[in-house]
Amino acid sequence: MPSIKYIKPTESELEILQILWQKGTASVREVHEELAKTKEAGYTTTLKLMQIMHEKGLVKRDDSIKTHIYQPAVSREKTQKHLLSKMITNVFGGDTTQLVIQALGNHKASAEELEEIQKMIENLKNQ
Amino acid sequence: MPSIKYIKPTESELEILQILWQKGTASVREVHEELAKTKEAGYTTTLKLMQIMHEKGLVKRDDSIKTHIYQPAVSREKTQKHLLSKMITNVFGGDTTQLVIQALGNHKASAEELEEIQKMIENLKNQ
DNA sequence: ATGGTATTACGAAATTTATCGTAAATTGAC
DNA sequence: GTCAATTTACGATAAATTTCGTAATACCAT
Repeated sequence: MPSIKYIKPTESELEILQILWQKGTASVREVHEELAKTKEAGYTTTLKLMQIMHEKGLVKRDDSIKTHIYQPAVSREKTQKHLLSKMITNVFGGDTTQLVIQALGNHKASAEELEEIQKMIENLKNQ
Repeated sequence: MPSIKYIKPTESELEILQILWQKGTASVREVHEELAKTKEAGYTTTLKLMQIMHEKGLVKRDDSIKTHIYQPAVSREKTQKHLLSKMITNVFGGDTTQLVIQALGNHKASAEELEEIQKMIENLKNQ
């Protein structure tokens, strides 16, 4: 049974994963252009990051063609879950409710979103 | 107008802030003993971290006496707010609702906590 | 085929974080 | 006052992250 060690993406890696989750697949250049919209960095920096992510197993790639095509190898949901629970422990001292309250407080949620959350809470209460 | 740059605490620094937020004030040794409950590290490591945090302005200290007394210089709430909004952007692509749903889903909240959140949502809806 | 362009590979440097050993300073007990 | 114990100061090291320059490689147009 291979013990699977969770690899925590760095912040730069998360930026890249974010793009890959959204696009599904992308070349280094595509990712780089997307990154460039909000960040200043050279092309080879993005390339190197993605190569390292490949070594770590955070992304897969098709390198049968010249322009390698990358895709995420970790799911968005599992990654979110890991990082969220880490934050709850580390920053909120384990108090999930506090996190939820802060999140709702700092955010102008639409009525629809609030309804959605309310439904979820109702479900939780009836268990 | 001095542009105030937000200093992002590292993970180790957050562990220490967590303790200081809870205790209010503490010596290095007190913090270290508390850390030792969940972590293995030397006393001077804790000391050094706290000294660096002081340089960064994350903590204040009274060094008029031999055993310096530290206290947080950044508020728990503001720090939580910063890190939370960073996570929402970085990990949840800006979707706060998704974060709330994930948080509630992964957590066995008590009925009281759920009520509290419900009240909060009701307040938000009536604005 | 060959030259130009885009891409990847590689390695190195700079930065940040975490760790700890040792020296210096301070305090309290005697 | 002196000594022992505790604490802080300082510097060094190691590891992880980020960055980029240069070289090698592959592809395409001609």
